[in-house]
Amino acid sequence: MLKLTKKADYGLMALKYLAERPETAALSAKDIADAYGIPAQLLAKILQQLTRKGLLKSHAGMNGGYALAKSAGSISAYEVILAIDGPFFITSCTKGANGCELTPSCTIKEPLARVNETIAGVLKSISIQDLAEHEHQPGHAPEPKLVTLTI
Amino acid sequence: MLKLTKKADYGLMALKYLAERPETAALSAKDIADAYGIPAQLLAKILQQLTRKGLLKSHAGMNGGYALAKSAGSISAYEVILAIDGPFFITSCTKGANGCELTPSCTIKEPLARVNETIAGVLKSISIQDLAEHEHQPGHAPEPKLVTLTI
DNA sequence: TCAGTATACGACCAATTATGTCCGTGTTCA
DNA sequence: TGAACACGGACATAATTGGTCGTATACTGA
Repeated sequence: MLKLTKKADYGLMALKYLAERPETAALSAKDIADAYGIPAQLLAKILQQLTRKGLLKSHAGMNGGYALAKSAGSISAYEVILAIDGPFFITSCTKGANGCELTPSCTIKEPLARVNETIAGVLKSISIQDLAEHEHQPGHAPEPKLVTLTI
Repeated sequence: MLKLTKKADYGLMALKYLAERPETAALSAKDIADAYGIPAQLLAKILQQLTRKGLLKSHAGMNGGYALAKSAGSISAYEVILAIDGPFFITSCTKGANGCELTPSCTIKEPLARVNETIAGVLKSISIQDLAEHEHQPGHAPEPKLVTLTI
Protein backbone atom coordinates (compact mmCIF):
# COMPACT_ATOMS: atom_id res chain seq x y z
CA MET A 1 0.00 0.00 0.00
CA LEU A 2 2.97 2.20 -0.66
CA LYS A 3 4.00 2.87 2.85
CA LEU A 4 7.09 2.38 4.90
CA THR A 5 7.31 -0.45 7.34
CA LYS A 6 7.48 0.34 11.00
CA LYS A 7 11.00 -0.94 11.00
CA ALA A 8 12.02 1.68 8.48
CA ASP A 9 10.19 4.28 10.50
CA TYR A 10 11.97 3.21 13.64
CA GLY A 11 15.28 3.25 11.87
CA LEU A 12 14.77 6.76 10.58
CA MET A 13 13.64 7.93 13.98
CA ALA A 14 16.67 6.43 15.63
CA LEU A 15 19.06 7.97 13.16
CA LYS A 16 17.41 11.30 13.57
CA TYR A 17 17.73 10.94 17.32
CA LEU A 18 21.43 10.24 16.97
CA ALA A 19 21.88 13.11 14.56
CA GLU A 20 20.36 15.48 17.07
CA ARG A 21 22.91 14.47 19.68
CA PRO A 22 26.28 14.65 17.98
CA GLU A 23 28.02 15.37 21.27
CA THR A 24 27.25 11.99 22.84
CA ALA A 25 29.70 9.29 21.95
CA ALA A 26 27.15 6.51 21.68
CA LEU A 27 23.59 5.71 22.62
CA SER A 28 22.33 2.27 23.43
CA ALA A 29 19.40 0.75 21.63
CA LYS A 30 17.50 0.82 24.88
CA ASP A 31 18.06 4.54 25.34
CA ILE A 32 16.62 5.32 21.95
CA ALA A 33 13.81 2.83 22.29
CA ASP A 34 12.79 4.30 25.61
CA ALA A 35 12.83 7.79 24.19
CA TYR A 36 10.28 6.82 21.59
CA GLY A 37 8.43 4.08 23.42
CA ILE A 38 9.23 1.41 20.87
CA PRO A 39 10.30 -2.19 21.59
CA ALA A 40 13.95 -2.18 22.52
CA GLN A 41 14.77 -5.59 21.14
CA LEU A 42 13.20 -4.80 17.83
CA LEU A 43 15.05 -1.52 17.56
CA ALA A 44 18.26 -3.33 18.44
CA LYS A 45 17.84 -5.61 15.46
CA ILE A 46 17.19 -2.68 13.21
CA LEU A 47 20.25 -0.86 14.43
CA GLN A 48 22.27 -4.00 13.90
CA GLN A 49 21.12 -4.09 10.31
CA LEU A 50 22.13 -0.49 9.84
CA THR A 51 25.48 -1.27 11.37
CA ARG A 52 26.06 -4.12 8.97
CA LYS A 53 25.27 -1.81 6.09
CA GLY A 54 27.79 0.68 7.34
CA LEU A 55 25.43 3.44 8.36
CA LEU A 56 26.16 3.08 12.06
CA LYS A 57 29.11 2.19 14.21
CA SER A 58 28.49 -0.03 17.19
CA HIS A 59 30.36 -0.41 20.41
CA ALA A 60 29.69 -3.14 22.93
CA GLY A 61 30.29 -3.00 26.63
CA MET A 62 29.48 -0.37 29.19
CA ASN A 63 28.72 3.06 27.86
CA GLY A 64 28.56 1.42 24.49
CA GLY A 65 25.85 1.74 21.90
CA TYR A 66 25.48 3.12 18.41
CA ALA A 67 26.72 6.22 16.68
CA LEU A 68 26.46 7.50 13.15
CA ALA A 69 29.18 6.15 10.92
CA LYS A 70 29.00 9.16 8.63
CA SER A 71 27.83 12.72 8.94
CA ALA A 72 24.10 13.13 9.19
CA GLY A 73 24.16 15.13 5.99
CA SER A 74 25.62 12.26 4.01
CA ILE A 75 23.09 9.62 5.01
CA SER A 76 20.00 9.64 2.86
CA ALA A 77 16.60 8.34 3.81
CA TYR A 78 16.92 6.11 0.78
CA GLU A 79 19.93 4.32 2.19
CA VAL A 80 18.17 3.72 5.46
CA ILE A 81 15.04 2.31 3.92
CA LEU A 82 17.11 0.21 1.56
CA ALA A 83 19.18 -1.18 4.42
CA ILE A 84 16.15 -2.11 6.45
CA ASP A 85 13.53 -3.18 3.96
CA GLY A 86 15.74 -4.27 1.13
CA PRO A 87 15.37 -3.03 -2.43
CA PHE A 88 11.93 -1.76 -3.14
CA PHE A 89 10.12 -1.51 -6.40
CA ILE A 90 6.79 -0.01 -6.95
CA THR A 91 5.81 -2.83 -9.22
CA SER A 92 5.29 -6.25 -7.76
CA CYS A 93 6.85 -8.08 -10.67
CA THR A 94 10.47 -7.81 -9.80
CA LYS A 95 12.08 -11.12 -10.46
CA GLY A 96 15.55 -10.45 -11.69
CA ALA A 97 16.28 -7.59 -14.01
CA ASN A 98 13.63 -8.53 -16.56
CA GLY A 99 10.60 -9.35 -14.51
CA CYS A 100 7.16 -10.76 -15.09
CA GLU A 101 7.94 -14.38 -15.75
CA LEU A 102 4.33 -15.46 -16.09
CA THR A 103 2.72 -12.54 -17.80
CA PRO A 104 4.55 -11.41 -20.90
CA SER A 105 2.01 -8.67 -20.88
CA CYS A 106 2.89 -6.56 -17.90
CA THR A 107 3.29 -3.56 -20.14
CA ILE A 108 2.57 -1.32 -17.27
CA LYS A 109 5.82 -2.09 -15.58
CA GLU A 110 8.07 0.16 -17.55
CA PRO A 111 6.23 3.43 -17.05
CA LEU A 112 5.93 2.66 -13.38
CA ALA A 113 9.62 1.96 -13.19
CA ARG A 114 10.12 5.62 -14.01
CA VAL A 115 7.88 6.52 -11.15
CA ASN A 116 9.94 4.23 -8.99
CA GLU A 117 13.10 6.04 -9.95
CA THR A 118 11.50 9.34 -9.20
CA ILE A 119 10.47 8.26 -5.75
CA ALA A 120 13.91 6.85 -5.11
CA GLY A 121 15.34 10.18 -6.20
CA VAL A 122 13.16 12.02 -3.78
CA LEU A 123 14.22 9.79 -0.93
CA LYS A 124 17.85 10.08 -1.92
CA SER A 125 17.59 13.84 -1.76
CA ILE A 126 16.57 13.75 1.88
CA SER A 127 19.28 13.33 4.45
CA ILE A 128 19.04 12.45 8.09
CA GLN A 129 20.20 15.97 8.76
CA ASP A 130 17.19 17.29 6.90
CA LEU A 131 15.01 15.31 9.25
CA ALA A 132 16.89 16.41 12.34
CA GLU A 133 16.92 20.05 11.37
CA HIS A 134 13.25 20.17 10.89
CA GLU A 135 12.52 21.39 14.40
CA HIS A 136 12.37 24.98 13.31
CA GLN A 137 10.03 27.88 13.51
CA PRO A 138 7.67 28.00 10.57
CA GLY A 139 9.35 31.02 9.03
CA HIS A 140 12.56 29.18 8.39
CA ALA A 141 13.61 29.12 4.79
CA PRO A 142 12.64 25.81 3.27
CA GLU A 143 14.83 24.21 0.67
CA PRO A 144 12.89 23.45 -2.44
CA LYS A 145 14.24 20.60 -4.45
CA LEU A 146 13.36 19.72 -7.97
CA VAL A 147 12.71 16.29 -9.22
CA THR A 148 12.14 15.47 -12.85
CA LEU A 149 9.88 12.75 -14.00
CA THR A 150 10.02 11.57 -17.57
CA ILE A 151 7.41 9.19 -18.76
CA MET B 1 8.10 -1.85 1.51
CA LEU B 2 6.82 0.92 -0.62
CA LYS B 3 5.32 -1.04 -3.40
CA LEU B 4 1.95 -1.31 -5.02
CA THR B 5 -0.29 -4.23 -4.25
CA LYS B 6 -1.05 -6.66 -7.01
CA LYS B 7 -4.60 -5.45 -6.93
CA ALA B 8 -3.48 -1.96 -7.83
CA ASP B 9 -1.27 -3.41 -10.51
CA TYR B 10 -4.14 -5.40 -11.92
CA GLY B 11 -6.38 -2.38 -11.84
CA LEU B 12 -3.90 -0.26 -13.73
CA MET B 13 -3.34 -3.00 -16.26
CA ALA B 14 -7.06 -3.40 -16.81
CA LEU B 15 -7.62 0.31 -17.27
CA LYS B 16 -4.74 0.47 -19.67
CA TYR B 17 -6.24 -2.43 -21.58
CA LEU B 18 -9.55 -0.63 -21.80
CA ALA B 19 -7.87 2.60 -22.82
CA GLU B 20 -6.18 0.82 -25.70
CA ARG B 21 -9.52 -0.37 -27.03
CA PRO B 22 -11.78 2.67 -27.08
CA GLU B 23 -13.83 1.22 -29.94
CA THR B 24 -15.25 -1.71 -27.99
CA ALA B 25 -18.35 -0.94 -26.01
CA ALA B 26 -17.50 -3.02 -23.01
CA LEU B 27 -15.15 -5.79 -21.98
CA SER B 28 -15.96 -8.40 -19.40
CA ALA B 29 -13.72 -9.01 -16.44
CA LYS B 30 -13.00 -12.43 -17.83
CA ASP B 31 -11.82 -11.04 -21.14
CA ILE B 32 -9.29 -8.79 -19.48
CA ALA B 33 -8.23 -11.39 -16.97
CA ASP B 34 -7.60 -13.90 -19.74
CA ALA B 35 -5.56 -11.38 -21.66
CA TYR B 36 -3.16 -10.99 -18.78
CA GLY B 37 -3.44 -14.38 -17.16
CA ILE B 38 -4.69 -13.06 -13.86
CA PRO B 39 -7.50 -14.54 -11.71
CA ALA B 40 -10.80 -13.49 -13.23
CA GLN B 41 -12.79 -13.35 -10.02
CA LEU B 42 -10.20 -11.24 -8.35
CA LEU B 43 -10.06 -8.83 -11.23
CA ALA B 44 -13.84 -8.66 -11.21
CA LYS B 45 -13.81 -7.44 -7.65
CA ILE B 46 -11.21 -4.85 -8.46
CA LEU B 47 -13.21 -3.59 -11.39
CA GLN B 48 -16.25 -3.43 -9.17
CA GLN B 49 -14.35 -1.22 -6.78
CA LEU B 50 -13.30 1.05 -9.60
CA THR B 51 -16.90 1.18 -10.74
CA ARG B 52 -18.09 2.24 -7.31
CA LYS B 53 -15.49 5.00 -7.29
CA GLY B 54 -16.74 6.23 -10.64
CA LEU B 55 -13.74 5.36 -12.74
CA LEU B 56 -15.56 2.70 -14.71
CA LYS B 57 -19.05 2.12 -16.00
CA SER B 58 -20.46 -1.36 -15.75
CA HIS B 59 -23.14 -3.08 -17.71
CA ALA B 60 -24.67 -6.35 -16.57
CA GLY B 61 -26.15 -9.02 -18.73
CA MET B 62 -24.95 -10.55 -21.92
CA ASN B 63 -22.34 -8.62 -23.83
CA GLY B 64 -21.96 -6.58 -20.73
CA GLY B 65 -18.73 -5.64 -19.06
CA TYR B 66 -16.78 -2.58 -18.12
CA ALA B 67 -15.82 0.59 -19.89
CA LEU B 68 -13.99 3.71 -18.89
CA ALA B 69 -16.28 6.26 -17.29
CA LYS B 70 -14.03 9.12 -18.33
CA SER B 71 -11.42 9.72 -20.96
CA ALA B 72 -8.18 7.86 -20.41
CA GLY B 73 -6.38 11.16 -20.19
CA SER B 74 -8.43 12.29 -17.24
CA ILE B 75 -7.89 9.26 -15.05
CA SER B 76 -4.71 9.42 -13.04
CA ALA B 77 -2.78 6.52 -11.62
CA TYR B 78 -3.30 8.16 -8.28
CA GLU B 79 -7.06 7.84 -8.50
CA VAL B 80 -6.79 4.19 -9.38
CA ILE B 81 -4.47 3.31 -6.55
CA LEU B 82 -6.55 5.33 -4.16
CA ALA B 83 -9.72 3.57 -5.24
CA ILE B 84 -8.23 0.13 -4.84
CA ASP B 85 -5.91 0.37 -1.89
CA GLY B 86 -7.48 3.23 -0.04
CA PRO B 87 -5.60 6.31 1.07
CA PHE B 88 -1.92 5.64 1.40
CA PHE B 89 0.57 7.37 3.58
CA ILE B 90 4.22 6.75 3.61
CA THR B 91 4.27 6.93 7.37
CA SER B 92 2.68 4.15 9.33
CA CYS B 93 1.25 6.41 12.00
CA THR B 94 -1.86 7.60 10.33
CA LYS B 95 -4.64 7.58 12.86
CA GLY B 96 -6.90 10.48 12.11
CA ALA B 97 -5.50 13.81 11.07
CA ASN B 98 -3.09 14.07 13.98
CA GLY B 99 -1.48 10.69 14.23
CA CYS B 100 0.87 8.93 16.57
CA GLU B 101 -1.34 8.37 19.56
CA LEU B 102 1.26 6.52 21.56
CA THR B 103 4.44 8.26 20.66
CA PRO B 104 4.25 12.00 21.01
CA SER B 105 7.70 11.89 19.54
CA CYS B 106 7.22 10.81 15.96
CA THR B 107 8.95 13.94 14.79
CA ILE B 108 9.86 12.22 11.61
CA LYS B 109 6.36 12.17 10.39
CA GLU B 110 6.09 15.70 9.13
CA PRO B 111 9.06 15.71 6.80
CA LEU B 112 7.97 12.40 5.40
CA ALA B 113 4.51 13.78 4.84
CA ARG B 114 6.10 16.12 2.31
CA VAL B 115 7.63 13.15 0.60
CA ASN B 116 4.23 11.58 0.61
CA GLU B 117 2.75 14.59 -1.11
CA THR B 118 5.49 14.53 -3.68
CA ILE B 119 4.86 10.92 -4.51
CA ALA B 120 1.16 11.55 -4.72
CA GLY B 121 1.91 14.43 -7.08
CA VAL B 122 3.95 12.18 -9.29
CA LEU B 123 1.20 9.60 -9.44
CA LYS B 124 -1.40 12.28 -10.10
CA SER B 125 0.59 13.49 -13.05
CA ILE B 126 0.40 10.13 -14.76
CA SER B 127 -2.77 9.28 -16.62
CA ILE B 128 -4.01 6.00 -17.92
CA GLN B 129 -3.46 7.42 -21.34
CA ASP B 130 0.21 7.90 -20.55
CA LEU B 131 0.41 4.23 -19.74
CA ALA B 132 -1.49 3.18 -22.83
CA GLU B 133 0.53 5.38 -25.14
CA HIS B 134 3.79 4.02 -23.96
CA GLU B 135 4.02 1.41 -26.69
CA HIS B 136 6.23 3.58 -28.81
CA GLN B 137 9.56 3.45 -30.49
CA PRO B 138 12.33 4.70 -28.28
CA GLY B 139 12.83 7.90 -30.23
CA HIS B 140 9.41 9.17 -29.28
CA ALA B 141 9.48 12.51 -27.53
CA PRO B 142 9.14 11.95 -23.80
CA GLU B 143 7.29 14.38 -21.69
CA PRO B 144 9.38 15.57 -18.82
CA LYS B 145 7.43 16.63 -15.83
CA LEU B 146 8.70 18.61 -12.91
CA VAL B 147 7.87 17.91 -9.36
CA THR B 148 8.94 20.13 -6.53
CA LEU B 149 9.78 18.82 -3.13
CA THR B 150 10.07 21.21 -0.24
CA ILE B 151 11.40 19.90 3.01
C1' DT C 1 39.34 -11.31 37.10
C1' DC C 2 34.74 -10.71 37.52
C1' DA C 3 30.28 -8.55 37.30
C1' DG C 4 27.59 -5.59 34.59
C1' DT C 5 26.29 -3.71 30.34
C1' DA C 6 25.96 -3.87 25.79
C1' DT C 7 25.85 -5.75 20.90
C1' DA C 8 24.98 -9.97 17.68
C1' DC C 9 22.11 -13.24 15.87
C1' DG C 10 19.13 -17.05 15.03
C1' DA C 11 14.72 -19.17 16.03
C1' DC C 12 10.25 -18.61 16.95
C1' DC C 13 5.43 -16.86 17.49
C1' DA C 14 1.56 -13.63 16.88
C1' DA C 15 -0.91 -10.34 14.24
C1' DT C 16 -1.94 -8.32 10.21
C1' DT C 17 -2.44 -7.92 5.43
C1' DA C 18 -2.56 -9.59 0.80
C1' DT C 19 -4.24 -12.73 -2.34
C1' DG C 20 -7.44 -15.71 -4.13
C1' DT C 21 -11.81 -18.79 -4.12
C1' DC C 22 -16.63 -19.97 -3.54
C1' DC C 23 -21.28 -19.27 -3.80
C1' DG C 24 -25.60 -17.02 -4.12
C1' DT C 25 -28.19 -12.97 -6.12
C1' DG C 26 -29.66 -9.79 -9.58
C1' DT C 27 -29.61 -8.05 -14.45
C1' DT C 28 -29.67 -8.08 -19.37
C1' DC C 29 -30.32 -9.94 -23.78
C1' DA C 30 -31.29 -13.29 -27.41
C1' DT D 1 -36.19 -19.18 -20.18
C1' DG D 2 -31.45 -19.73 -20.19
C1' DA D 3 -26.82 -18.07 -21.00
C1' DA D 4 -23.63 -14.59 -19.88
C1' DC D 5 -22.61 -11.19 -17.26
C1' DA D 6 -22.08 -7.89 -12.90
C1' DC D 7 -22.43 -7.59 -7.76
C1' DG D 8 -21.08 -8.71 -3.21
C1' DG D 9 -20.40 -11.21 1.09
C1' DA D 10 -17.97 -14.94 3.35
C1' DC D 11 -14.32 -17.61 3.54
C1' DA D 12 -9.60 -19.80 2.97
C1' DT D 13 -4.84 -19.49 2.21
C1' DA D 14 -0.43 -17.45 1.82
C1' DA D 15 2.90 -13.95 2.73
C1' DT D 16 4.65 -10.31 5.31
C1' DT D 17 5.32 -7.73 9.34
C1' DG D 18 5.93 -6.91 14.07
C1' DG D 19 7.61 -8.52 18.12
C1' DT D 20 9.72 -11.91 21.67
C1' DC D 21 13.07 -15.18 23.59
C1' DG D 22 17.30 -17.31 24.41
C1' DT D 23 21.94 -17.50 23.98
C1' DA D 24 26.47 -16.20 22.63
C1' DT D 25 29.88 -12.68 22.40
C1' DA D 26 32.38 -8.36 23.30
C1' DC D 27 33.84 -4.61 26.02
C1' DT D 28 34.38 -1.76 30.37
C1' DG D 29 35.56 -0.52 34.84
C1' DA D 30 36.20 -1.58 39.54
